[in-house]
Amino acid sequence: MRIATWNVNSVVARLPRLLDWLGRAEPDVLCLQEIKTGEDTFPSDQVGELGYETAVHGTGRWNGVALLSRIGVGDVRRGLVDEPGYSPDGAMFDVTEPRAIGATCGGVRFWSVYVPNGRELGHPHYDYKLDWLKALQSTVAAELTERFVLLGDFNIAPTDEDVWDAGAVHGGTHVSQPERDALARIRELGLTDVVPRAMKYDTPYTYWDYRAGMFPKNMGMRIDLVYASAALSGAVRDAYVDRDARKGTGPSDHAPVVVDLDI
DNA sequence: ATGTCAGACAACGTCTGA
Repeated sequence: MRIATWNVNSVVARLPRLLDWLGRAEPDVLCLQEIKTGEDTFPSDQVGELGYETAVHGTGRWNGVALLSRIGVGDVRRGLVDEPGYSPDGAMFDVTEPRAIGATCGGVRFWSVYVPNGRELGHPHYDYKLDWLKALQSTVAAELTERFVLLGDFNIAPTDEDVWDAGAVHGGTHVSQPERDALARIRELGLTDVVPRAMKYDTPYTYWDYRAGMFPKNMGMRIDLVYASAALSGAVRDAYVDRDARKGTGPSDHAPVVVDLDI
């Protein structure tokens, strides 16, 4: 089974590249983040022509997650257990955002997640990020099965090895200890970080900012992660970052992570 | 020097978020 995760930064803007990539990489299941559109406007027909069923959790302009599967989609669940919401500046109520979707495909339980960015240390969005990670932990604890995988854009670099310069990360998020501790607590439930091999530079980064030539200079981060149960991590045959998908005209700022499993 | 994107709104530029 070939599984993958990719923050596409708008599935509509990325559709030609997504279709091209599906045709070349041929994943059985692809988890998407930042689809930036709703279920009604998701290009289900176009990916359907390539044999993929879809499960979508999106509300429009921001965020949004989905799963594409050519081995079936069942038991779809949108949102986390006790998922916190976020209050934008001046808003009186928290709004729950579409950042997590679970589904069972080919006997494996998948969760595609887009962890809040956090913006900067001390910002309300940072507290939201930590609260959201607690809800993710609760959800994993409730859902964990023998064949389970949590994958997506975590907006956290697990170690300093996963960042070109931990001191240069804007706002200090993505590398702070509370975020890394929250991630460790999720791993401690029984998940393993499937670290992909790099295609270049020996640094399996998955994200490079669009600005300032960060990609050609390889100033990136490994923030798109695959957390697999023991049964699945023991079945990993290969794992890599498809760095080529970040090249050329009109890429996402993230590259896909692909994992091949002997199941 | 946050140097680039994407989407929404009401344009034909400006804002927000990443």
